Amino acid sequence: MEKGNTKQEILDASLELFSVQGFEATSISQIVGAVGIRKASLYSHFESKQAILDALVKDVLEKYTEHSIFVRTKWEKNEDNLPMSADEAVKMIVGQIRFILHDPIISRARKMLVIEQFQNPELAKLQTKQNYTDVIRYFTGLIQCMIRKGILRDDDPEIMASQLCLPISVWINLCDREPEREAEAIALVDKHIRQFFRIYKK
Amino acid sequence: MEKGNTKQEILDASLELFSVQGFEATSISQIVGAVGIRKASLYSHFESKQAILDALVKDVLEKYTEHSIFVRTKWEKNEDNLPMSADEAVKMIVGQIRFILHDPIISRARKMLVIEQFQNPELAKLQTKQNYTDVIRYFTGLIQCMIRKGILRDDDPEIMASQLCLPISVWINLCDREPEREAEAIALVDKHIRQFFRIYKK
DNA sequence: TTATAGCTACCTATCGTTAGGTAGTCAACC
DNA sequence: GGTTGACTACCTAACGATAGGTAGCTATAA
Repeated sequence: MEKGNTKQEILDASLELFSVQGFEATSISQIVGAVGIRKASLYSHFESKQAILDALVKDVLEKYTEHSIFVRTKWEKNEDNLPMSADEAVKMIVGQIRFILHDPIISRARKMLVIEQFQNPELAKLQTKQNYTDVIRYFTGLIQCMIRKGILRDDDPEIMASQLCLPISVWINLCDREPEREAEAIALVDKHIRQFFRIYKK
Repeated sequence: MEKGNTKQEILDASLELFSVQGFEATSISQIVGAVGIRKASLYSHFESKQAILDALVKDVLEKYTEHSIFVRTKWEKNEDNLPMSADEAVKMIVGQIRFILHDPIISRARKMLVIEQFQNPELAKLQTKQNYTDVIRYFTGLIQCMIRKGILRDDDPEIMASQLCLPISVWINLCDREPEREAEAIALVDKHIRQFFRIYKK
């Protein structure tokens, strides 16, 4: 008898399948096939297919609120490692992009939210919060700090944050869809951030 | 016996269901239930479920190449109705956004591509072309014209097009996911375009 | 007359789920 | 120390429901 890792294996396999096919289109048979157990054994760990999704959402949510820099960092109280130049901003943002593109849990969770956003209202809200609201709020705070320090010119910081982040969101989605275009997307991100700093320079 | 509109009704109902649930998660029973015929009758019009998707893709593709301004318009040869001010650009873009948000076929096709992009390579390519490549190409041409006319300052036109369009793509997706936020999204688009013209003004 | 578009009835395969059973683990009790 | 019972993780087998799809009939329009 194995230890308590079967439950986690079920969650991992489910997230991998849900992130490509979606929840409804994925069958219990596919999940147990990936894990290497029989169908009935899955029900020792989860009482239903829905319970797997619920557990996944809970896990992802916990991991997100624990580790996401977009939730943790408050620039107002932590101005020490504020990026001061385009170079520093590129380095910071590209590093973050590479991480969230390749972290298996984060990237699969992101794709699953994309697939389920029109079907599941709960996941729609989560999608908006994680991949829009929290990111915009984070960069709005960062930009406000940079305006206050005289690095950027004074303009609507929320619009500036949108202009900085949202193109990057689209390029991340492009990489999720066509991973072979990552280098091209990163190059666009680089040029975009430098141009952003150039035009908003004080 | 009805005329030749049952086939179209099947396509319409299928697109409506596929655009929320996805292709695999939608059953033939749901489709024929929406149309009001029996399951076997559907097979008088389409030889399989896959054939419905294929016909939809073909139809959507034809409608798109026929009607999309992003395919038709070439600014180099048609500079007469080039937007000359932020006001004109806002009017043109917001009008276009409202149209593609509410046209039932366009909006459902767009959502279906979002749902199927990680599962179906053919639809992934279509998604990139229709909602990224063609739009960027169109606005790159428009911006090049405006630079040439001295309306905008000289900078990388593709990055400028990305900075103008891609935030709007994200707001359109937000409206698809949470339609009640359309007014808020349109207000952001308005502020964004005006700020874009302000910072890139010559 | 013939093609078309609908129907009823049915096919096999798979769906999510459950019943019931079998080993192995662990702590409590005699 | 050995027995007992609760518990866990897995199993085979089966459940009713539904999946996509087909055979073959009927009614109507051309």
